[in-house]
Amino acid sequence: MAEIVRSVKGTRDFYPDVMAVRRWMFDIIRDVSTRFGYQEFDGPCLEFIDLYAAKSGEELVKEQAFVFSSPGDDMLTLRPELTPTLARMVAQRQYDIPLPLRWWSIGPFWRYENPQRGRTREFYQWNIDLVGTEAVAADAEIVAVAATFLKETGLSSEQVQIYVNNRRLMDEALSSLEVAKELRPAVFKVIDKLDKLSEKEWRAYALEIGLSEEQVGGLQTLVNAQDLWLKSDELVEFFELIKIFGLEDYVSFNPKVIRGLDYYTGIVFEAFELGGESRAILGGGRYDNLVADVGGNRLPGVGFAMGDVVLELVLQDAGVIPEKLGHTPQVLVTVFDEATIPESLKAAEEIRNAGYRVVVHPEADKLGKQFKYADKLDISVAVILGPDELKENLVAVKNLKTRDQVTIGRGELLSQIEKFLPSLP
RNA sequence: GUGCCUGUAGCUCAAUGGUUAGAGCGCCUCACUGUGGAUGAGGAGGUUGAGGGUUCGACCCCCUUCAGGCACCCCA
Repeated sequence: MAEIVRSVKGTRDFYPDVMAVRRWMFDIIRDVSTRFGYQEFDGPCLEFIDLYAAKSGEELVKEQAFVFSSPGDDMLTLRPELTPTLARMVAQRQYDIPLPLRWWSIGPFWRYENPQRGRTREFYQWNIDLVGTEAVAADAEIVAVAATFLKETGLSSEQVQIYVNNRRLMDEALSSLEVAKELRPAVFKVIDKLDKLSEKEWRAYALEIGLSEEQVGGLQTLVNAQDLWLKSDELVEFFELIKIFGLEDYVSFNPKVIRGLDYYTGIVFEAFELGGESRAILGGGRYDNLVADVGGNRLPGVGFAMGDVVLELVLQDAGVIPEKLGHTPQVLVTVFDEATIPESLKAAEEIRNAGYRVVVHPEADKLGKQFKYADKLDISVAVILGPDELKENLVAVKNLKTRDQVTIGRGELLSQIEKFLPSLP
């Protein structure tokens, strides 16, 4: 065998069984998004690097984006995230698009990371946004979309939880601790680190960025204040609404959730798996200045993003991915010999027109071989049209799962297949 | 971008520095010229990730490189 050119580091090959899982996940995403009235959109995978220079974090562009110069010497990048593209698209048509807009998208993104489990260089990301309103109802709706999605994958509220916080609330709390404004981004980082460090390490880290002993103590109290949300009118209203959605099991307040990105201004949330490795599945929040940052007028919005890689791992560990996925063929029409090929093709077409997934064996191999092939493809029904059957205008239909085989009149082919395959999955 | 661990058949793994690198599963053929998951017999499949070095001799030791995993970083 000649040497096979290897695949690019951090990319994945989607063989049919893997592709079927992706298809299944994406179908739920599409279903939930559109049922909430969101419209699908997409942008280009290639963008000028300038689009990301404006915002979206230095690190993301400088160290994690695939940047290259085109033959025409433009500095291009493979999109590392969608939000700037969304902001541009909205800004370009600000006065034509009915607001608030509800848009969703799923597509490939690239980041130059060190690949490991749950992290690749090429991944798919679901983005969904509600732009043009500051209403708390919008925050609640977006979180409801996320919760509904998780629920419909089969994950229970014991397996996954969406933790919600509010940056305005945290800002106020930090004010009462007399934390200087310049220090806040660093403090948010400290909060973010809480679960990753030991208490001792965490205290040292907090002191290191310039907090006093007193402030560290206050911060510690703060991040454990499970009732803190009662001080935020927004969050009180938010949780009222989540209850109306009937999703309160999936959503809870958590003062430790803060999010790394700078552009969040209000509510922030992250979905975590509870058991196992407590990985972050999706994350988002309210951003009120994003469109303004790319040169449009101020437009408030709320949304989230979810990567496919971690999601799939979580779903796999939770055991909620259905066994039978994909559209493997249901019926194999065998081919007895050269002379009967037309009859087999005719029968296949008939079954196909009835809505079943049908394959015809490409050559007149021994029947045993053809059956074996059907087994490997997990095909349930085989149709046999040999000289004996054809002579009497009959057809043999075999249920490969139960080993039942019947020989019937040629005209009863479809009704017999329907008996063996009662439902069309 | 940094550090650590691991790369042997399609898969899971064996093989003190010493003949021709083995096993299970899987795959192909046959027993089975009109019937598949069992059984038996046979067969194919390897530049031991790649390249270099040490050695009389390397899957084994050393260096480089590639890939995967783990941690950091960051995040989806």
